[in-house]
Amino acid sequence: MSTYCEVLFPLPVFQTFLYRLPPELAGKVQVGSRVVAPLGSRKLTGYVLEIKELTREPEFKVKELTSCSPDSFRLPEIILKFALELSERSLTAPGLLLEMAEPPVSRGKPKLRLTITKKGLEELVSGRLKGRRGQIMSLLAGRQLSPVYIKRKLKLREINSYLKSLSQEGLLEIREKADRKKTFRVAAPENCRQLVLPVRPDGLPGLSQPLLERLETGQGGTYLLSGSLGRRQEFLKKIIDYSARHFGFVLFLVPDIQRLEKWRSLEEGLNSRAVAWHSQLPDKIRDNAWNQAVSGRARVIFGTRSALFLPVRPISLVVIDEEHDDLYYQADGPSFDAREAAGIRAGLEKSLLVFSSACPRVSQYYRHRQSGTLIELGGLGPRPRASFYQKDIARLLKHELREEIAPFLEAGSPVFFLVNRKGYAGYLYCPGCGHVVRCPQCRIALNLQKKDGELVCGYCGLEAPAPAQCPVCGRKLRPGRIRGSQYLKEQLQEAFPGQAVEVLEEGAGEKAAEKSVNKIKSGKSRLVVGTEYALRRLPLNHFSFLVLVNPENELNRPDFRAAERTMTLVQAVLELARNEEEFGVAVVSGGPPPEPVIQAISRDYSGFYEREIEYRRLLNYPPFSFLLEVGLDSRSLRSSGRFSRLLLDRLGKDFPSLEVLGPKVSRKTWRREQREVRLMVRLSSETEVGNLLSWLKKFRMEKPSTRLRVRVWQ
DNA sequence: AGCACGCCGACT
DNA sequence: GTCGGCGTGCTC
Repeated sequence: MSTYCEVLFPLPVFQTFLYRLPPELAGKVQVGSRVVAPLGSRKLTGYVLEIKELTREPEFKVKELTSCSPDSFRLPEIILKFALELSERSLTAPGLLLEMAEPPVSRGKPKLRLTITKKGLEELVSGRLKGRRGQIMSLLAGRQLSPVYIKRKLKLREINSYLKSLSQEGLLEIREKADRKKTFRVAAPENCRQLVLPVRPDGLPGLSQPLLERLETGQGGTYLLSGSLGRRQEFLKKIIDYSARHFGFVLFLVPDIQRLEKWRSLEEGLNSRAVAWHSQLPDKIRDNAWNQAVSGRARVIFGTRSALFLPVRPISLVVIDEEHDDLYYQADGPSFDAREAAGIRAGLEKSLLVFSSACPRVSQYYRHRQSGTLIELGGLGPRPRASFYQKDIARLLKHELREEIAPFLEAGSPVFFLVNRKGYAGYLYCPGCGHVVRCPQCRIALNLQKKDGELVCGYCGLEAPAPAQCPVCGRKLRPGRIRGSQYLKEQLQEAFPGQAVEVLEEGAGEKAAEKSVNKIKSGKSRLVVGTEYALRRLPLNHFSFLVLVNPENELNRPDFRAAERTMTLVQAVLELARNEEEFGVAVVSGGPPPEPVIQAISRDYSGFYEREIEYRRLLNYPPFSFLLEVGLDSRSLRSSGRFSRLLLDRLGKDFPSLEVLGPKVSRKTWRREQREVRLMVRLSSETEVGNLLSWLKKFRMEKPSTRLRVRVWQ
């Protein structure tokens, strides 16, 4: 009889690996310990999930654990549970999720440096090294390089096999770049619950009494807070202070790093100490934040989704601000919905979970209204003066709109234009026969880039020079009607000569964006054109006049949330307006202005909600059903296709009455050149969702080379 | 993920 | 004939 442990590695697999625990590690290794173990030909760091005695050696050969992390770092069991539960829900490998819980000192892989040896140099000069091996060695002649550099330079898919053989032959030396030693705290004390009789904050609405009770008794529970940013800030400040002082840590989540800015004033106004936590903190600040939080000196953590993995305990309150924001779901990396993850962590901790938004998701609003856990704070801000136009933007800028905007510019007030299309014009078309230049692969119209006259496919990224003549009838092609950001910029420069026009959209690069934002903040540029991306970067309460250019485009998307997305988009634009004074909004649309736009402008959330919930009910969309989105990709598109056929086949057998939409091949939203096979399934209950998820997990475990991405709409 | 292994075309 | 690029399967 000997002792074994199950170890979870940061690999995209769902299994654990069994190791024998050598006697010298017996006292040191516990559940949650960071350990090093041999796997294949490598040595990997993982976490111990379970320690057990076995009377009989298993059928497969079992290796021994190599070592235990010298700092004896351990993850609390609740974090292990959290990662495992989240993995069940998101079908993301639990080891990859656990990697997000790594303490700062162990983050990242060791940096490697390559040096050519004397022997290697001789071989290189002799000309016996050919092909990739030769290319690698000549790059290394006379300097030290990192493997990543060479990989990029030579555009290799894989470099380690070359390096391995070269170093085995003694032609190359691989050294680890030394990392400086850091100190950090490893154990989280649970010293937050105070015995002093807590005194409730005053000035909270009567509706919040049950919420306070649940907080005080540690029962947990979920609430939805709706209302203006100001009212929410005021409410949350009191709750956070109360909670952090008496009941434990507070996690305050925002959808992306930019949003933290918005809450800085609250952070500073708190009586409890707060720290920021996200994946892009500089090393020093990260170390400090970790120490502050884990020691309990800072009890409030403002952060992005990675903060959900901090090993602080107990957590009394989790706040999800801007809960409607789609950025809470990240398909990139270990994919999961941070709102769902927060639900799991809060459930395990029995902490209070508060969703907060000026414009909540329809499903969320519906559920909380039903269960009486909706707290409406109101105060939805001033209604702007709105003008609606059904004309071409270019013509409007010569007349009506020009006259509306000019006084603001003269007074030095900035004006914002929302467009939801990058580039110059949507497409190229033939005025004679109506032919539209489309992508040969995706069959959608190609996007015309003005600056180099190139056509780009917004779906697959294909680039092609713009043809001058129509391939069908030979006439000269013309740019199509949909107006993009660059087109608008030109029109604005024509309409307001001498005014600087700033375009803020994705893809310009971080430095360029920052430069633009600074010019806008300082008041140098007063005409701003931006896409949805701009809304995350622009200063709030800054603009006096807002123009929505063709907001109906958003509504025409093939998505059951199109109206909700339109509503939140317009809502986000309104937040850019200066609150204290009367401001103006102009809506430019092709047809009559879309209803969700009008409702957003008139701050009529409930009107919007009533309509939308009826539509969802009629068409059996969430919250009346569950939609499960499954993304499938493999090492090649061909094998993805094969797997998707197999998946559909088996789904049909095991769930004969399942309603499946798709599959279709679509581009990944985060990497345009990559694609995945995607399908949607409609389900009627939480149980069905659970069943299908575990079925999918079994499928995935049988086919380890497939990757499944799952998203639940509810 | 990352590594080994095995298959297939290109080039000494 | 063998080198190396690429697809597939496995790791306690």
